[in-house]
Amino acid sequence: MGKNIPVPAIERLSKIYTVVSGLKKSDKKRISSAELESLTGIQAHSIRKDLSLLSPVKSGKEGYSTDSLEELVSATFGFNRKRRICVAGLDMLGMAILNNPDSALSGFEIAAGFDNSINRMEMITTKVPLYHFYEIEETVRRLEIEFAILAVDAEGAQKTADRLLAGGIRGILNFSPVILEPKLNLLVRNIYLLEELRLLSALLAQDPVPLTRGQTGAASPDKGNSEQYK
Amino acid sequence: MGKNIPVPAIERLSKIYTVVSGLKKSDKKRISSAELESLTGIQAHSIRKDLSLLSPVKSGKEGYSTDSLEELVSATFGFNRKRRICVAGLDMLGMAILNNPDSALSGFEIAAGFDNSINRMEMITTKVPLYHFYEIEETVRRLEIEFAILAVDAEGAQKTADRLLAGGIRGILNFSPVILEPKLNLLVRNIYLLEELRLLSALLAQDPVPLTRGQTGAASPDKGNSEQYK
DNA sequence: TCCTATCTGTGAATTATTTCACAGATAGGA
DNA sequence: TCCTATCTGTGAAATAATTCACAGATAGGA
Ligand SMILES: NC(=O)c1ccc[n+]([C@@H]2O[C@H](COP(=O)([O-])OP(=O)(O)OC[C@H]3O[C@@H](n4cnc5c(N)ncnc54)[C@H](O)[C@@H]3O)[C@@H](O)[C@H]2O)c1
Ligand SMILES: NC(=O)c1ccc[n+]([C@@H]2O[C@H](COP(=O)([O-])OP(=O)(O)OC[C@H]3O[C@@H](n4cnc5c(N)ncnc54)[C@H](O)[C@@H]3O)[C@@H](O)[C@H]2O)c1
Repeated sequence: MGKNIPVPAIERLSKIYTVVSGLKKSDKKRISSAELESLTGIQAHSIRKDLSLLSPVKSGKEGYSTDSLEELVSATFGFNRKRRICVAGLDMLGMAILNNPDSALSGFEIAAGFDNSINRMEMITTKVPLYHFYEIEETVRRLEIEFAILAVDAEGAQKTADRLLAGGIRGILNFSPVILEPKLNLLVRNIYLLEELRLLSALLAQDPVPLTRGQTGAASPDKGNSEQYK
Repeated sequence: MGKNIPVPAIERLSKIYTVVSGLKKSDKKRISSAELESLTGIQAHSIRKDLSLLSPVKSGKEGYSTDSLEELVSATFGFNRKRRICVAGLDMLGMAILNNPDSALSGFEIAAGFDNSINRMEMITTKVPLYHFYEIEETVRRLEIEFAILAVDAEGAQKTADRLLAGGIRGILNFSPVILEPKLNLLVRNIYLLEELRLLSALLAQDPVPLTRGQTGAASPDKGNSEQYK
């Protein structure tokens, strides 16, 4: 179980999990690697290989059991346990995320929102409890919040990340256009809108356009070489 | 020039470009691969290797010239040409993006917004011209819009993508939680919030937590095997 | 001008990931 | 029960990406 699964495989397996758990609502009891390929775009080859890195799923002539497949990935990666998250920065982007219907984040619970503008917070109506920037550390610790969605402006990003980490946060989804200092014990995935657009440009400039290759997950595990952790 | 650069290298080079062009405002004229490493988290090794895939930059004992480095990447990937983009779906997320200051998207111009709710559009004040869903195809073609940011709800995602493509769009940044059908001549990068959170969970479940490895870019080039393009 | 310290550029070696191909397992029918 | 068609599971092979290590280039000082 604790075997080391390559990051690209983790990304694919998460996507497979998403698709399979979406499928479960329908009556589908079994699914083959070929069907999964057409739903996810991941090659059947890779799907079987990836699953073989986990403990065995219940399979047979008619493919995998959707139940046991979901259960297996879920257990391996801890998707069954509900995790508390928070949103830092409550301007338009942060509010859009805060107002997401719960169902859109199934498995996660938005337990707090943070901003440094009292005015702004007073104008907001939401059922998520809101706190000031100064209360980040204490609140994250008290509510045992594990992940943060960072949607503050560029100037505030690093110091907000520092506070979150001081409170014991384990991972950050960083929407701000800032490269956060790498820290030991902190996972960062960056969602850089401008970078994504540039990437589209760059891929378009390739010849041939590389449609046929590539990962499956999403943003970027933050790179860091062991020397520079602070 | 038209040599084929691996996708992970493209992702790194785009990030390097972002950092270097941010730097240029300051007086820095030259930068070494080691300095770039500490700014980007990408190892100096890789930076030099990646740059060696492009035509030569002006370098010397004191590292790369920031000007020629920026110029080189920019020319290779077409970052110098301004591209028109659009936003489809103007609820909270779409509006957050529409209201982004221009500077935040330098190199891109938001030339249109689309929604299928007339009511919603009448309430919006913005300098970006807005159009109805029905006008997508014609407008994309007329304004020569190259990329779209897709922020419609799940039900509308595929049909909106189809309209955009019919208008000749080249790439989509997909924020909706839907796996779009792969199409030839269409680049898709997905930004799946829930997936990202799951990935954080999954990475945390690894032992050791894989901080030291990983790409640099951001979201996911959509996988597709050549058979299934429609 | 020559020497030296610094930093790049890049083949070669290493490591990681994907793809292949086929043996084995299963379900369903004869 | 046995046979067959289907689909998984997984080592081995192929491919891709990263890291290494060092030759060569440059700037600045003696
Ligand atoms: N809000 C978030 O935090 C968040 C984060 C990540 C992703 N997303 C996804 O982004 C999308 C947008 O989310 P949202 O929070 O802005 O709210 P939403 O999903 O309610 O917004 C949908 C908007 O798209 C419009 N729309 C629907 N069908 C359309 C069509 N065919 N053509 C044009 N417009 C159409 C609707 O009128 C509405 O304005 C959703 O798919 C959501 O799942 C949201
Ligand atoms: N709007 C977009 O389309 C978009 C897309 C991708 C990324 N981003 C990035 O996401 C971030 C949020 O963007 P936005 O459009 O919501 O507007 P914004 O950048 O104006 O919002 C910043 C919010 O963070 C708050 N803030 C600032 N410093 C803080 C601190 N130290 N602690 C807590 N809160 C703090 C501010 O009060 C404000 O509410 C920005 O970094 C932006 O670049 C925006």
